[in-house]
Amino acid sequence: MTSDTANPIEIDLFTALEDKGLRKTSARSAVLTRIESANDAFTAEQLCRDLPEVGRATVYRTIRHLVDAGALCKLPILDGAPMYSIARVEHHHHTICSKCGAVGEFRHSTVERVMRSLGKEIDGEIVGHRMEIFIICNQCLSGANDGG
Amino acid sequence: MTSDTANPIEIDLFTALEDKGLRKTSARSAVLTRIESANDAFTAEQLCRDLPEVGRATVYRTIRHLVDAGALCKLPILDGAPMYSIARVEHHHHTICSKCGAVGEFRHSTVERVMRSLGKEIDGEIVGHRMEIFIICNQCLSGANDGG
DNA sequence: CGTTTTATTGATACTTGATATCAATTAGGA
DNA sequence: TCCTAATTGATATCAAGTATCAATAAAACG
Repeated sequence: MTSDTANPIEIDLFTALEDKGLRKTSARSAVLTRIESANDAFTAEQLCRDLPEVGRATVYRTIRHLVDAGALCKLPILDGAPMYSIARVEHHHHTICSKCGAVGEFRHSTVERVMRSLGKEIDGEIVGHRMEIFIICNQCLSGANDGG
Repeated sequence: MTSDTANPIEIDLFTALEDKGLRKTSARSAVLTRIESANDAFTAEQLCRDLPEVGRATVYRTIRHLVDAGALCKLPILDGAPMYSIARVEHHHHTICSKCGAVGEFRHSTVERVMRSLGKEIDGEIVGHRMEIFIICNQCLSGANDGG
């Protein structure tokens, strides 16, 4: 929430693009800066609205690059647009508040263990998994969102 | 796979609509029949293509009714259109072949147990979860799909 | 620093998935 | 059969996202 420490994630996003041999432009910098400043997950359209000076196509392209580089997670959770969140943890899962839409991350070793034990029951070779936990977040539980 | 037994699922789909007070029309019957005959998951557009005699709007409406009634699962797995599969098991998860897109179902009690144990770690109240396992299905492993 | 090359941008048009509209039709009860 | 309300589906519209391509800007080179 506070911004009194240098954030290593910023470097990660820029590095992710550099590693792909992409140029550092002002449009991309604007997108990356906005992504960092979002502590919540966001949609592509949200970024477009927040960054009217950056073209829609560029916003979508930059997001695609970052997902491609593994720096962003794409969460196809809603009926409409998918959400994106910075991939802070190597392998993780997401919590999604059913009321306010806030997205969180967590790791749990048992989930990975379950995956391995499932191997026997499943008709093929497991190459990945995804899990989303739907919650009512503490903020919403405490009534912070009752006006909605 | 074979069709030598009466299929109780057919009744479920029709009953699902009846329970919502919806009329039995020929358009809806066509959609339900097509859904039953699909042993794989399908997209709305696939149904539209398979049923040119039924209007697009009706296909989408019928799918929405069935999802709403819990008779279909909506799987927002792909970049494009979500897929739907008949909900045969009360609570379950899905396997998705990364190569051919085939969707399967499974239940695993450990997954549910993990959910309960996660309650302590998670910043809110768990109200649901979803899990998808990405596989290469046996058919694809055996090379049945190499032409793609 | 200026020139050159090449990636990038972004307005626009388009594609796709899905919903709203609404006159014509049809189901199903009286 | 008739009546009424639900349903249909052609069409328009919306929303998310991509392709196009002339203009622009980054960075490599001298």
